[in-house]
Amino acid sequence: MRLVIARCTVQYVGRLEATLPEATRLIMVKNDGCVAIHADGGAYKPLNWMNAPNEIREFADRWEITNPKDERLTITMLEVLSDSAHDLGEDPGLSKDGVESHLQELLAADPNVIEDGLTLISREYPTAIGPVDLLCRASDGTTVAIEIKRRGEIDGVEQLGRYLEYLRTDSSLGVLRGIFVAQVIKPQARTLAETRGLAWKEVDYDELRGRRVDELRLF
Amino acid sequence: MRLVIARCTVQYVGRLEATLPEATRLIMVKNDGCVAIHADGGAYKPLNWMNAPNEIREFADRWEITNPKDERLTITMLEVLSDSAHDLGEDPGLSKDGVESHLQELLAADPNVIEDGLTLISREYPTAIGPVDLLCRASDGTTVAIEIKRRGEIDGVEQLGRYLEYLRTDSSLGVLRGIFVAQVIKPQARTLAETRGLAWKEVDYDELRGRRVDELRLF
DNA sequence: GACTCTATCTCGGTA
DNA sequence: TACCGAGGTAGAGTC
Repeated sequence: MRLVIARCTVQYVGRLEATLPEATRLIMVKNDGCVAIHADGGAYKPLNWMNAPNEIREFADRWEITNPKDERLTITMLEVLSDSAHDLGEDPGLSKDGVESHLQELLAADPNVIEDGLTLISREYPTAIGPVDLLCRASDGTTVAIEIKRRGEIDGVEQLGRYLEYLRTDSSLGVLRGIFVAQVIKPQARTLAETRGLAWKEVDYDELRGRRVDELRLF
Repeated sequence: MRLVIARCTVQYVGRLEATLPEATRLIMVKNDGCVAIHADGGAYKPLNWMNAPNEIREFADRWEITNPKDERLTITMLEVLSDSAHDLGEDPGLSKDGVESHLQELLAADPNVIEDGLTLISREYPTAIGPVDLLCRASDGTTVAIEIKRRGEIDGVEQLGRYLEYLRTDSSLGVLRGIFVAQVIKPQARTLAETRGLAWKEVDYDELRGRRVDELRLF
């Protein structure tokens, strides 16, 4: 990784056009060739960047970075204050826990949390327009399509609506209902679900995880 | 801005939990207190980060970074290879061109580009479920709701559908139609628009901008 | 390659 | 502050 501190101006031409006036900034060049230009604030997102793959050409007064998609980043160097390189090696990478797939796993293991009496028919039930997160049988005999999100917003409700529209073309599934499930469901999404005739249910991730741990302890 | 190159392990506990095994990485601390941990690849996104505001406490063997939302980043320092600070000053910021608002501006100035005979009634026409990009009168007397996107995808069609659903509750608007406008409209979005009874139209941003420049030259 | 959906999304607007 | 929409979204997974 190469780190350059320089007074510079920057121009990007590609998916849009953007220019940065003269200031002192950090230019980070990673081993894979990607370039990021950082100011001294504003979270982790750089002011400007070029992702790999790209070609970097250094001239006396400027860097020209171009990629195969005809995007171009031009850094005009007015004064280089620092220029250093470091060998970091390969990174073993990040391991995560707590995302949507885990929530789906927990709910598949115990759909009763969503509605009493539900039993799982299928996870990731395939349709032509994408997989339905959970397909269940309810105690009243109806088939229930369930869409799970970490955060419940309007597009998730639309998604569930599309799935039901599609599933209803298959008469073998019988009477169909939909339930929108998330940790938190926004008011707009609730309203849309209700006007679309869909139920919604908020579930607590930590509680689910706790419940699962308890089960493992008991049995 | 402070730049530290160190062999370290990292743990994040907050919106999710994530751990990084031992490796050499760049730790970037910006003036506003935000911290980002970068590997030597993987575009501009850091492996782990904490946005401002937060509190950084340095111990002999580790850094503890906490924020008011009870998120916590722990960096265990195994070996510090480099540690430097640079005064960058305030950044004057980025100026952009070519985004949706500009496209909307150009089309509002000349709706004929979308359909011959259209005249503008309102930009950002307010409804309870959000503003309609453009509301126009057509030469056949109907009212036309227009949704503009830079890239035309399914959710944009759904959005236009919702607006029309809402607008049709207001009988004073007369007969309503919808047109979905974007620089490029994906096949799926076209199909959905057609099955929803909505028209669609691709427009060329560069051409529009050129046309506008020509007009300014002529008049 | 095209299309899908997620994201510790980030960022900017507004009520 | 929370909610909502756009993004040069990026990135991962699937077909």
